[in-house]
Amino acid sequence: MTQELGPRLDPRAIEPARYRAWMEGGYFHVPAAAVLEEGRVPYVIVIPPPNVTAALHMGHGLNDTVQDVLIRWRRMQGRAALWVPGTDHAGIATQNVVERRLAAEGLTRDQLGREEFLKRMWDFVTTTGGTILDQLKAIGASCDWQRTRFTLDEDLQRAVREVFVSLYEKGLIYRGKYIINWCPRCLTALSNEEAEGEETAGTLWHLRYPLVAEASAAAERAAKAEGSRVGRLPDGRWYLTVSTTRPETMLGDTGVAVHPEDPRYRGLVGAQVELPLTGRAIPVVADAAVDPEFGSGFVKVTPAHDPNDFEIASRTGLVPLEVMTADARMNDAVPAPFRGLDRFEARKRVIAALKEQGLFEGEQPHTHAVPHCYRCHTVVEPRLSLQWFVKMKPLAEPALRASRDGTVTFTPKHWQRVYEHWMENIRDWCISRQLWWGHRIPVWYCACGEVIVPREDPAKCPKCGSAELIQDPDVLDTWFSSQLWPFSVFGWPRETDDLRAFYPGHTMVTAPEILFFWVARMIVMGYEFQGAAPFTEVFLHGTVRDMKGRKMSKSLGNGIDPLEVVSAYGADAMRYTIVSQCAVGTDIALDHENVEAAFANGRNFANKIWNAGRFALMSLGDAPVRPLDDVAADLELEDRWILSRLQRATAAATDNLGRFRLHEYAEGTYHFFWGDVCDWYLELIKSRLGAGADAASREAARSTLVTVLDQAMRLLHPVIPFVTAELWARLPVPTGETRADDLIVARWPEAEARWESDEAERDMAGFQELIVEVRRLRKEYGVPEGGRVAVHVWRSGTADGDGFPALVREQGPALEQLARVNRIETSAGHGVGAHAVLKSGVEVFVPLEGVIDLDRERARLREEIAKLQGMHAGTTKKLANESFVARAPADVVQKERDRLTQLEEQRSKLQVKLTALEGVGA
RNA sequence: GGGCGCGUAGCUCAGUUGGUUAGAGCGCCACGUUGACAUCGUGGAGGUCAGAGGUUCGACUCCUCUCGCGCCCA
Repeated sequence: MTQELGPRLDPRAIEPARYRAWMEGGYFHVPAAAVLEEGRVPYVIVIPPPNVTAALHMGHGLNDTVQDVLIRWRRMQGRAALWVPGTDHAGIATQNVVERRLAAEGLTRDQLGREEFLKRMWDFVTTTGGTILDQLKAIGASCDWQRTRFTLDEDLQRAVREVFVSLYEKGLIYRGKYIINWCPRCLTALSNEEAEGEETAGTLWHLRYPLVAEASAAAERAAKAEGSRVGRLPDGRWYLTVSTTRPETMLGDTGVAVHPEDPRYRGLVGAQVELPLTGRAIPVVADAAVDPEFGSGFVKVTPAHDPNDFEIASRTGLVPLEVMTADARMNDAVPAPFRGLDRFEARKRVIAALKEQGLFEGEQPHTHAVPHCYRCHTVVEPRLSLQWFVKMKPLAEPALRASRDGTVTFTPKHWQRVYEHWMENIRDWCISRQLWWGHRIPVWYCACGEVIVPREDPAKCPKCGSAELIQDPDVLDTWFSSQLWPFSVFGWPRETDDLRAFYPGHTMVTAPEILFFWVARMIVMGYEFQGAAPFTEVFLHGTVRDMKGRKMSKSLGNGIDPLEVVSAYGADAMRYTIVSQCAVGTDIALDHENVEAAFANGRNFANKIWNAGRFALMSLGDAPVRPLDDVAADLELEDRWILSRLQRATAAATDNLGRFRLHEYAEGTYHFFWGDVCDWYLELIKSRLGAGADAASREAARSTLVTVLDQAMRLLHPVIPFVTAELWARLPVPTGETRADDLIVARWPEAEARWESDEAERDMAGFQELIVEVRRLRKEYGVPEGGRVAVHVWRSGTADGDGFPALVREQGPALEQLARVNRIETSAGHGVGAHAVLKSGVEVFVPLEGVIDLDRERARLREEIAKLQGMHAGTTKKLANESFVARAPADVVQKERDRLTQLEEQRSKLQVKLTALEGVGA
């Protein structure tokens, strides 16, 4: 059976089959009864749903691998571990894709009509959508596929309807005409979160607005004030100066504002200004929101095209004037020469026209944040528009409290403050979108003026009985449905068993970018509709970047396709590589130009596991293996050592996983397996596994090996699921023991104190140091790899006697094998050779007559002594410091004292060796 | 403007509450095919922990400032 295992791991030969077996075994599925009837403790993660039409990229690779690690770990711990998969409909993004396809056919959505267009949308989504979920299977994601959800599923539509109606009934959803973020390309409103500010090198233009003749006296007085920006034009008219980054909006100005306390301009309040180019006169108003320090202290007010100006206007009674169309062209409210111009073209023309009229004062470079549409990157235009909003302030209160009182925690911790800041300054949320793809707003309007917001579609107006009802044409923000995901996936608003079993969930794993879009709102809605947060731990991982620190993206062409990585190196390799870089709060850098190198670490490790397993299986053979307890009396040093190391590795892995320290979990298990198990333990027991070895010793080694591999496979399984499961399935079961059908449901190990041994670890450390020292001396003098040397190991001048040399005699065969030694003497060695002293004071001598270069050996010893002397001096100085001895903790002081003794012994013994050599002729 | 974070080996990054001879992976150098693994083994080189002050018996770790870089919110 073991002959089938090749010397190289071939992931394609094992991964798909293993995944299929897991699916068929039903290991991913968790019924509500597991919790409600069997009483198992649930552990629930809902996937942050990717866009239904998305293709898997490295960001998903990271996000979903992390979730799978956590789910697999909790499943092994015996929890009813449920990971709910699914997709969202991604309103703007998906509609954009389909519209582009229509455009290729020369069609627009308006030409098709709403019904036909939606049919096309569904065709597209059902044929191409959801492939990302199949791609997740390739990376080993153990989602409960029977629970796959889509935000437009009927159940989820019901949840959206219930939430909308309920919030409306509570007065928390309202319709109003306000300034919103508008994308002139997508032709829809956006929420504040969807309008992403981007630092832009723009220009600040200074414009002169003439004052009417009646205001001359006030203007003259204002002009004399300290720091005034009122002046006189060559034609005798007085003017004031305003500054703006968007000159084209001046065509929609309906006022100029100053601070009410501004001593320069107080006298001008109420005066009329001749708005250039328009022939309109607008008033100077006073508003406290004006910053007198900024620019001239005069602010042009364009209420219909700027949120701050809208606020000023609503306080001062200025009337908004819309001057742009939905696609950001100047409308008919502006003078003829500007009509129909795109906003950026209009900007140029306005500046030119003002220059012509001598009303242009100047310009300066000005860097400021310009909002862009998060989907198409068009510059967002603030627009006065009738939209639906959610009143967030009252809803946010429990969500804020949950963070403050620690009910919901954030990892890394600093996101807690970001979250709280957002909650404290929360603003109303614009939820209507001028799209067709999504949850249609459940509001009907009747000619009689009645507004109907029902739970079931209405047939006629409840007020006047008319059947001529018109449904609001808009749809809801996609995030409006996504925020319900943690309970809508379980059938709410129906009171289902799933909901009782699996809400609230536990961990939300996502990227910080959508903390507000999503995570925060889910917590808000969890409290509002379930009375509890949807999860208690928020783990925010980093972003996948290339070697230049750029985010991976399709447009930059710097992405890595996770599926290509999987097919070339295996899912195990990809997962390990990612997780081992997943330190808390750090981004992940992968080289897209050298994918092989980027994933070499994971690939090599998976292969290492494979080969270690292969060797173990071959060595163990088919003979029965005795339980560890049966061979306890026969355990040798390395057995006791590796068992002790295993306990520590187990405790560390559990601890690190629980604290989302995935990088340390991955590296810790890696070093345990590759370092302790492969480099040392397997090498140490090779001779004991052979036919010629003592039977008791062999059985002890066999039992230990099986135990260690069994548990190591368990510890590694969450991050490297495939190769571990494959080997584990073939591992012998000790006589009389039983085990799970598959590693995926094998019990997560717990550290057992009875196998921990400080003594074994200390002895092994000394023995390892000896082996490394001998190897180093061999290398130093170029002893060929195959050449054997003799070695003297002894200890003199201390009371401990010959404890260590005795250990060396016991471990003779191992020392001979690992350091290529053919003769071990536990007496002092003299003469021509290489010398060393271990930390413990044990002396080592390798006779190398004829090979050794005595000058080199003396130089080496002097160097070594100098190094020890340096450390010795440092420690001496520390201990000579009275403050240190008096104030440092006793154990720290004692440690330094011990260290001093040890350094002194090492140093003096080396000195003796050097002195002896100095007497020998070169 | 407000808030947050980063700068540690050639590269990418760890370093938990201040006490290690500062670590890993990749890369580099040398030797090596001893029947698990060359996707490997053995040994090695490589860091004044951005800079300057300060707190402390003791600072990569805490505080202040400077320089360089990034993110979020206005």
